[in-house]
Amino acid sequence: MHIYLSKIVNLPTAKRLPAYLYILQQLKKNGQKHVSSSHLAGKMNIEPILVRKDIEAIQVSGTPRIGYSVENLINTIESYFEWNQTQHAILFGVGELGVAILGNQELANLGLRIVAAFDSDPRKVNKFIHGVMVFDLLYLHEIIEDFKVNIAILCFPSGMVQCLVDELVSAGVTGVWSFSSQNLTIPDSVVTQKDDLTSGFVELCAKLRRNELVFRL
Amino acid sequence: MHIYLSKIVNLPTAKRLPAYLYILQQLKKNGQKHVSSSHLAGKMNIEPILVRKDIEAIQVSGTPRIGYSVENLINTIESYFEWNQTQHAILFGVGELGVAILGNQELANLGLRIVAAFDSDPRKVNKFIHGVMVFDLLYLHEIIEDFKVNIAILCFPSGMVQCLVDELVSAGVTGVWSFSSQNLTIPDSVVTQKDDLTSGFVELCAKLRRNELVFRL
DNA sequence: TAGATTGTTAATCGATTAACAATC
DNA sequence: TAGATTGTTAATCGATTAACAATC
Repeated sequence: MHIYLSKIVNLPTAKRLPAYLYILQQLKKNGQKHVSSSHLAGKMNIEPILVRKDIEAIQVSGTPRIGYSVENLINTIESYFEWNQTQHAILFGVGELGVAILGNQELANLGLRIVAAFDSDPRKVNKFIHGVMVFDLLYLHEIIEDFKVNIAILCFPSGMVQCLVDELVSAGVTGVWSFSSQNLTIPDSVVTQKDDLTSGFVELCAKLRRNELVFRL
Repeated sequence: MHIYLSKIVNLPTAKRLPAYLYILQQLKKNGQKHVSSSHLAGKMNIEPILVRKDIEAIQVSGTPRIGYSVENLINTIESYFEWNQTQHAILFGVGELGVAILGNQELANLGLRIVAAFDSDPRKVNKFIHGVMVFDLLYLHEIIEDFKVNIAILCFPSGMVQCLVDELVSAGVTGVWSFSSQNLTIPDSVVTQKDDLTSGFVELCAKLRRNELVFRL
């Protein structure tokens, strides 16, 4: 399918799209053909105008009095994220967190295929974990090429993260999803997503502190 | 120690504070007494004026030509997050992800103490995992009271999340850190931080898509 | 037609950045 | 004094919200 999106969707909008998708898929199950911006807004606790703006951004248009086509929205959002094709990823660090990610079904449902894992611990190498083979780093380049891997998932706490990332970038990986708390330097052409546990906790603490102060007033 | 912060720090600023803290702690190790906004900005790849605004927000003042007191900044940031006192938390769902969090040393270093875990699987109950006892849900209220727990960490994929959250809120928990992809409804007085794996992956995909479009121009 | 809903254009808001005066 | 750095005040920028005209 060829849906051509010339417009660049801003990040806050892009992050709301999956939430819309989830609601839309439920509506589709219930046989609903159309949906209004106010319905979506109600479900998401945001303003209808924001929904309309988001939908405008992905260049879907609706019909006054009737709303937007559920089918059309679903297809456009799915193709925006390229979730109609599977994404090949490799994972580094088969510790407890790495194993949890390898076994996560929801990620698989979104089209993420982890084609190989790597670990420096020889006791872990050459075994299957959640159906994924653990390799020695020696085979890195070979596997990236063979499987056309574009996403790397980093699940080891710290250490040589930057060296590995440089290697990955030179091998052609376009997205790095890091669970390490270390800061990474990467070229603009490569994308990172940092989801380490400490920054999540830090954000929680920040919100707690803010709330305390707000409610003290 | 009594550092009184009347000002409410905005979230983007609050999220940068730990990164400053990390740099400041390294400076302190090296015996540096003062630091300039431009030094911190350089390390973090942001503008010096933003650093000065952030420091203004936590109400630390500096000295022209000399900079800010490293010691003073460290103390103020640590006390802002209340990291000088430990935070008591309980964890729900001792699956692979839950175990990974129970064993995470970095979280412990930030003062997070997981005082108990809960799981509905009777085979997991009454065992220690990473030094933390797994309880049946029956003991929920008792443990929250006894340990003065204010943070709950949710590590099970989905299901009865909302019911549990309602229970936790009524028991007096003030922060919910959720790794479930389910949306939660909570009162304004309680804070949530949602760090489920799918939303991280979604954000990565969104950035990948944006980057593709930007570099295609 | 009437009325609900989209879609456009302008206003607002919060965060960042800029300019420059104050200060050691 | 001269110059580097803070701190204040204003400008900009991006995202959200508001107002209302267009449309089915």
